[in-house]
Amino acid sequence: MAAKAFISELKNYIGQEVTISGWLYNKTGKGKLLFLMVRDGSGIVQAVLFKNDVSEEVFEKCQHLTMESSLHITGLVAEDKRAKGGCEIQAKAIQIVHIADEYPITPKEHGTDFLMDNRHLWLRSSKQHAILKIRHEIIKACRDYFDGLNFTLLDAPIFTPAACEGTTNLFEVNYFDEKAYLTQSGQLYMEPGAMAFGKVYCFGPTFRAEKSKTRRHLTEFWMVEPEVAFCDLNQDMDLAEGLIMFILNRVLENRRDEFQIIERDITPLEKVKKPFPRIDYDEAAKILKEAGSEFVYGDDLGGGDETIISEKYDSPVMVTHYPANVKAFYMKNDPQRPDRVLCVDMLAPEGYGEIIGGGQREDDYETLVKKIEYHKLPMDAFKWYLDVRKYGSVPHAGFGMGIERTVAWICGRSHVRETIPYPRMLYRLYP
RNA sequence: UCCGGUGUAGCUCAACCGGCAGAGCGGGUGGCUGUUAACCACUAGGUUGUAGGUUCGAGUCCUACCACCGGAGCCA
Repeated sequence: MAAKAFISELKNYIGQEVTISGWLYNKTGKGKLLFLMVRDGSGIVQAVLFKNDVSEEVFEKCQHLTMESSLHITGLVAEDKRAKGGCEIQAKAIQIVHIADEYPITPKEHGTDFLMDNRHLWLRSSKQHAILKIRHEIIKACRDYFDGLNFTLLDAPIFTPAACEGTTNLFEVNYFDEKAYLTQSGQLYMEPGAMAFGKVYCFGPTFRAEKSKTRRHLTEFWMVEPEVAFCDLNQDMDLAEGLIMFILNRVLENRRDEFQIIERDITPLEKVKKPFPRIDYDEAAKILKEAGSEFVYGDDLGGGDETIISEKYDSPVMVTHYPANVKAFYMKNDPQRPDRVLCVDMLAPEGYGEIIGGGQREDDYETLVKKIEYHKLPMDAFKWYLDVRKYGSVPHAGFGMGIERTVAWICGRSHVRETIPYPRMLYRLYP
């Protein structure tokens, strides 16, 4: 009885007989010789089938086997330079589990719309598979980083009663007899959490009903959001910088094969070094002016502006101290310059733009009340949030990192839609 | 929501000035003992996004709508 093996570990079975179970990825023939490329989710290997080694019936069936048909293959694992990956299976027995219908995705080119309609099948393709393996590695690295620093995972709710940055971008849902909204950030819930646990983070999906149709937007995306008590803007930036370095080290160590599959040139990733450049809003404005941007001083940075700035550096750049009126109400004003806030946006290199937004939170009760009034937000809804400033208020800070934008940068993909298994976009809710 | 673009075979695309709707891939059949997106031969496959209009004649021109792509604003 042959041992069951995964394709990724076949190198350990050279000279032995194994059984692999998977799907037919591609097939080529040469008369009495048949090559079956088989994938099992862990990798791809070619099985070689000689007509004389199996029954006439099995060979006949395999000759007509359709793409993505499922099967068990038993045979000897052998090293062979002619095989991709360096080893192959010399098939002795093949058991067909299911003969697939004509598979819509072929090795030739396809359009985005067609592939997105077939997203559930596209996941099987090697590049999509590799991107999602890297996504997995990045997510695991985020958790390991914060867990290693003794953060506590504190999940934030998905249903929320009110917005933290206005209601126009929120998805409204019926919640029995009242209205609720899908969360657009867990931050407001992390702040009280930081007062209870010191260092916390949440990791989950967030929802924004923005009618944006760009390569950087999804209506449902994942964020990791740490929040730390007794923390100022600079310490917050140190934490963010450490997270990015931790992630990069992990993917460069563990995901070389996947980078090769997606043809990502990793030299830009290897160039990223601490400390990341830190510039304030005025310096950013100067860079944009010199670059001839149509940027208006006092406004938020546009997508194109972020690209101009991030392309100037090898490492992610942190832009701080934005004008208070372009940022959210909870940000703490700079005591040195009250029209500015103690915030930070991290812009990824190679023109990828913002992947992290965060900063120090307003910790004074009266000031925060005035800000909520100024932004015309419903005071009742923030009563619990204000309590953080009533019972032992301390300086605290945090940030949110968008997973899909981070994956898009690290994988060198132009669009975030390939960095999440099932993207939700303005005009796509299916599959 | 605004600006620009594209809709032709299962997929990716051709079709000149308005004049017989075509190729490659994929599918099917057959051939080939080392293929890597194999190769060779044969073969099936079409309401040209939808509705209307102009014309002897529309894939092609006009109008509206729909779908998608790229960009803007907003944001991670």
